[in-house]
Amino acid sequence: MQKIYLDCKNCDAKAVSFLSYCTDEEAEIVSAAKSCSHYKKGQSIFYEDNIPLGIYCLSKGAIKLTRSNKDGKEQIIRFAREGEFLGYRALIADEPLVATATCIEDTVCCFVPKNVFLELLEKNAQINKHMLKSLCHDLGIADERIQSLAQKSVRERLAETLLFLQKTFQDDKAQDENLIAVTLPREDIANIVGTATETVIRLLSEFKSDKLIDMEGKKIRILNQSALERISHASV
Amino acid sequence: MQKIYLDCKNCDAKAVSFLSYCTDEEAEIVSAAKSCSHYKKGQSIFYEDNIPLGIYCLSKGAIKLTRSNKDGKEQIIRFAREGEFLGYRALIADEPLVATATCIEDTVCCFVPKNVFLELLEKNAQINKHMLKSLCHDLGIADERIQSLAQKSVRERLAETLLFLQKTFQDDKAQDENLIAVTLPREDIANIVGTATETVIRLLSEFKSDKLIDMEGKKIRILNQSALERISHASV
DNA sequence: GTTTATATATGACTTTAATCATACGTAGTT
DNA sequence: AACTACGTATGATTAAAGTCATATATAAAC
Repeated sequence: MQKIYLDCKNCDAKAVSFLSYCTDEEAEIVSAAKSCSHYKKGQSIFYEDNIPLGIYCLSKGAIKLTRSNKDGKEQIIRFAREGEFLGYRALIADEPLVATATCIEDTVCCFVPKNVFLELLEKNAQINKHMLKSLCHDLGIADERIQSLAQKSVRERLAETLLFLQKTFQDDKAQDENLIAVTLPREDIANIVGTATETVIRLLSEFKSDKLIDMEGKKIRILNQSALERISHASV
Repeated sequence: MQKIYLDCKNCDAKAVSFLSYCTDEEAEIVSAAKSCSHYKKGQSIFYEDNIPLGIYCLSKGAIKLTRSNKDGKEQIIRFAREGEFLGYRALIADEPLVATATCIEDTVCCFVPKNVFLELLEKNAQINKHMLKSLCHDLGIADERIQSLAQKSVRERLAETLLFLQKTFQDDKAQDENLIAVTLPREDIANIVGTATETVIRLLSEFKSDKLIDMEGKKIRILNQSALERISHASV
């Protein structure tokens, strides 16, 4: 974890984050207060059950948010990419963190202390509004996820997950939008779907035999999107 | 669904809702704009996929929020009781409703039109703050729910659900805090847990044989709370 | 009170997915 | 190249939970 310098006003992540609602002065304040770090793939930015000390802004890379059970098996709750913020849920709710943030790629991430963020939230109505809306959206997503886990089969959820990963990690630069741009080990895919690693491997083999997907090295290519959508929505 | 009159300033639900952050004038405005209705057990207040026209305040009763799959099997996403609000998530996110609200008891519920609520949210910083915090809390709950559905067994989730129902429908007046104050059909319990009705019936029989619970008419009594907690947290 | 419908209960059976075991492939190390 | 570690793959077996069938209890309707 190596400290680097980044300027919020010129940060690439600004365009998609709440920083876009900041005045120049506000961005300056955040910039001065923040500290920026480089994390390697596999390193964690924060851990569940800890008290949040501030929020984290991903200026580059991608992370998974996970919760672990007693055997150490983890469940992936959601992902965050460039421009997204972490830790604000716990901070605003005034509760401990409910998830661990671990980098799935090399990541550059800025830490903004609690008081700076909360003051910004209080002073800037636009940011407040943006946060409120974004939280409402996320809660809707979580509700859909609850239904999916409760009512869909593993096969349906795996199809859903593949389509989700394709969409979420859509690479603007990439010419090939059918190739899932992120490389996750089978175990991580299992921890999204909520199943065993072997089951994922088996079902992916099936999907490949059925010409729904193809495996190219570590990457997965979607060959028949509409068929996957049909599987994903068979029951819900 | 019978129309009745209620005054927000003197409403019992005020103490626990965002109305407690209202000035008297604001409460007056809400009171004048709202329309209040009486719903019988089983009736629905709104339906998923519809566009929200305002928010709903439960001044009496209880509702379940559900999402249905293609076979009509419903998943209970959450409950709301006196003083709680419904529909604001979709309203703020500017999205269709993701769940259906159905009364599980006779209910009195007020409708507050969209513009009145949104204006209040904009004008009153305290209400805004309260909503923001409440949403963050709910999102944390949803995350825990996702892990539970993904990693716990049905048996573990049923134990968890019984404890949840006991806590959620804790009746202040009731002398007996071990009796689950709400009466839900086995099918509804199954739709919380995310399993089949028969499985719930079977497991409840087991719990009864094991002296963890007792069935008194339609109500369930918790006999051994710590044992249920142990079951509920066996893996997570 | 009798009929009808609905909820609860239990048994038999099937399906789905987890677990355990083992083999192979790939990448990094010495 | 041989060793090690880890991820992927596949088979065999077990366990968990779903489905189907049927019986009984409870509540609602006539």
